Amino acid sequence: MMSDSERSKKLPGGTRPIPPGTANPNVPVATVTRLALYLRELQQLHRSGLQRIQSGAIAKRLGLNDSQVRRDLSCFGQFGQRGVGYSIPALTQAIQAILGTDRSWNVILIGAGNLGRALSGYRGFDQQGFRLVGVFDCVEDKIGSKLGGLTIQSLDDLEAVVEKESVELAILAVPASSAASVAQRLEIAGVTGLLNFAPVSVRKPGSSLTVVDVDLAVELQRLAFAVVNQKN
Amino acid sequence: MMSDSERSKKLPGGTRPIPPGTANPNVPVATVTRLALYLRELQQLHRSGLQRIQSGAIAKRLGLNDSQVRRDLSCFGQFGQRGVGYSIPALTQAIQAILGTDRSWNVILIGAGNLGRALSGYRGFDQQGFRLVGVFDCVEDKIGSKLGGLTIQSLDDLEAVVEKESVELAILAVPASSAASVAQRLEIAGVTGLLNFAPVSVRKPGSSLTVVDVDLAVELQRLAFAVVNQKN
DNA sequence: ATATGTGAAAAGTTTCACAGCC
DNA sequence: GGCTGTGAAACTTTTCACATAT
Repeated sequence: MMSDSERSKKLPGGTRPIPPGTANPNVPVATVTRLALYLRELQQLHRSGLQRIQSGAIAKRLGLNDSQVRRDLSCFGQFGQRGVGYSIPALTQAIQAILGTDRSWNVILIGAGNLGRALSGYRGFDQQGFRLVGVFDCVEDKIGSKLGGLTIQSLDDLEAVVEKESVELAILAVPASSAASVAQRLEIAGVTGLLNFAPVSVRKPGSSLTVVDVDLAVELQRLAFAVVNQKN
Repeated sequence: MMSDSERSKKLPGGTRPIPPGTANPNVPVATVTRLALYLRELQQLHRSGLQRIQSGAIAKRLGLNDSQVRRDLSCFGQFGQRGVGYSIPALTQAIQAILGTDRSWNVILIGAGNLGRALSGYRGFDQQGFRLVGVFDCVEDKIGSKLGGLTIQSLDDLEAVVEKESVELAILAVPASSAASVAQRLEIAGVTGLLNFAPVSVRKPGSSLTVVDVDLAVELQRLAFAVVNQKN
């Protein structure tokens, strides 16, 4: 691993990414979200045959400031060429490495209700390297039936599957009432990341489980506020 | 409407909310998201029979700082009693008024695919005052079939339904390729708010359409980054 | 004694503006 | 000329700390 002084030293020459995991510890949270959006735009640009892009063009597509795009990237290294711009394939690779999606992740889904079934079929996950390797529910009637290419399993089998498949991430789409207890089981089983769709906080003080929350009703409330207050 | 000086003047006495729409224009965006989370916690506390709560207790449940809770609320008025705390029913009402969810909103859904079907059945929307009054798709085979209590309609009928039902909000759950054109039609039809699940930016420079984006793959990427960088 | 509401300080984030390189 | 990378300034948000109220 690089020392801090080596990492921050200016070096002449071409693209110099900072190795993943050694990045500047002061990465704004908002930067990470934008990085994923940059990646999405880059992938779309690549599909339309483009090879090169400028910070200003990325910014414009997302309604951002051009220097914000450059600043976000500069947290992780130097990926562009002055006077030229960024290579779309190279920057795509670099952002995937930063986000940790330059490899595949094994993911399980807990909850085969309305939302769980939709999430199990969501193509966007697969496309970004997230492989669904198990679906669980605790309703007897659902267990054994198929969902996508997978058989819905009993929650009792959770720990065994997590170990066997080296599952690191879980998507939680269960009712609020059971979310906390399932989250605790996931943590004990060795899952390290949780995407929580249950409308309840499952964060615990000293927990090793990293949580990202998505509350669909909260998003609609944010929208209502923005509409009433004309924040657009 | 109140003048700025009247609004910021200190007044003695009890709970003094600032009327909705007249709030301090410098409300942090993050505050609005947290407000919706406070509301969620308050509703849960109310269900368990509690009548009163302190800023520190709300903060603890959500992993926040107590003074942040007070500061967030203070953008909109004075809702607590010193030495006592906040009345759960009164604060619930107040936050609903701030968010604009103290009345019901008519919402339509565009896209009856995997995700659209799940969203149409999501109980959390109804519970917060969002009424689904129409579902649209452009696939012939789906049109006419039932989804929840609604019949899937052709996109051709969009404008008529928006006008007839006074639809203000739309949920967009269509593929990236058609998102932009549908968003434009929604804006022209008179929809003012859009919850966008399509993995593409539908924001346009001078648009009157307020957009909130939810990209499920982006959320999973944020999680992967947080896990790799142990940000928990 | 206890908890809010809020000035002021601290911390964090965005934007400006320009040196440096293509 | 054009565009990146980045120090410094501007701005925003969070946290501290305490006067104020019950």
